[in-house]
Amino acid sequence: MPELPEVETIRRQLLPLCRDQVIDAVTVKTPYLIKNCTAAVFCDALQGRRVRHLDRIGKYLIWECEGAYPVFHLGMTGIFLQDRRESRYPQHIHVEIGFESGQALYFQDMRKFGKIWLYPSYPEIPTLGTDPITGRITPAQLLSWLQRRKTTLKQFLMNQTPIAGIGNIYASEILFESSLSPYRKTDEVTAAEAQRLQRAIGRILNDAIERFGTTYSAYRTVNGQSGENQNFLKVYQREGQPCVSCGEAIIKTVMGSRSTFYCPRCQK
DNA sequence: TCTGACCTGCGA
DNA sequence: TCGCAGGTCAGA
Repeated sequence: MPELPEVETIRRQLLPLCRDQVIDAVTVKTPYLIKNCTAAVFCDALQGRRVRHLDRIGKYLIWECEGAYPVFHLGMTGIFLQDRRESRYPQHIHVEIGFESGQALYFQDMRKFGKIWLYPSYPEIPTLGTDPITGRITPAQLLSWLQRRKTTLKQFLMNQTPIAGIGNIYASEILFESSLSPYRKTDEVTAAEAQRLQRAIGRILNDAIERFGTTYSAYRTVNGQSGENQNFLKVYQREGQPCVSCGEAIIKTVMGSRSTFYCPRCQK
């Protein structure tokens, strides 16, 4: 599910709902989603804390409370809802955060691939690279990262260590936008191509944020609505349909056991 | 570097 | 009934 644009959409919508709110009670119904402490410790640690801010690095959502930093990774199907009645899968609401105001937020995750951690201070996530929206990635920096690796562009974009936040949908869309084949070897990319790729990363992700993310199945915004970006995808899930640029049929292939879509004529 | 496992719902 | 799905990680 949620890649960077979906997590950022959720962050932006959650922030006004929880900023400066004091947590009254936390209920955890699926304890194994919490990875570095027990559910009891998690709930106790958050009770009475005031939420100061929500931050995001890549696909990780970081709650900044006073003295406690719960971190959520939404996996494939994790979402936050402000109204339980908006849930299509109420049996999959795993965490409920109630505030002293009487309001509440609900973490739902149909496939339970989500993960939650609790930290006493702002967390360091060592395997996480630069966030392409909040961090600055120059074409020269990107070219340097590409030249140091021997992999394909698709797998480079999917790896969260150099750049954090790109997943399967946006990797295909970014490569189409930059006219680069998903099979291209990273160490063969030229400076001009790295510049195209750097611009495409920013454009594709920012456009998707403006459209509240991409909904295919479980992803919904905090108020339960679908995103809009699925209506603007140019290659993802368009196998056999004509390329919007040249008319050639879009190809679906599998790379690293993940579906990959590209135009064989436009992307070299 | 690659594959399978984790888990559930949906569509063919 | 089976294959597939937006992610990540352990193990081969």
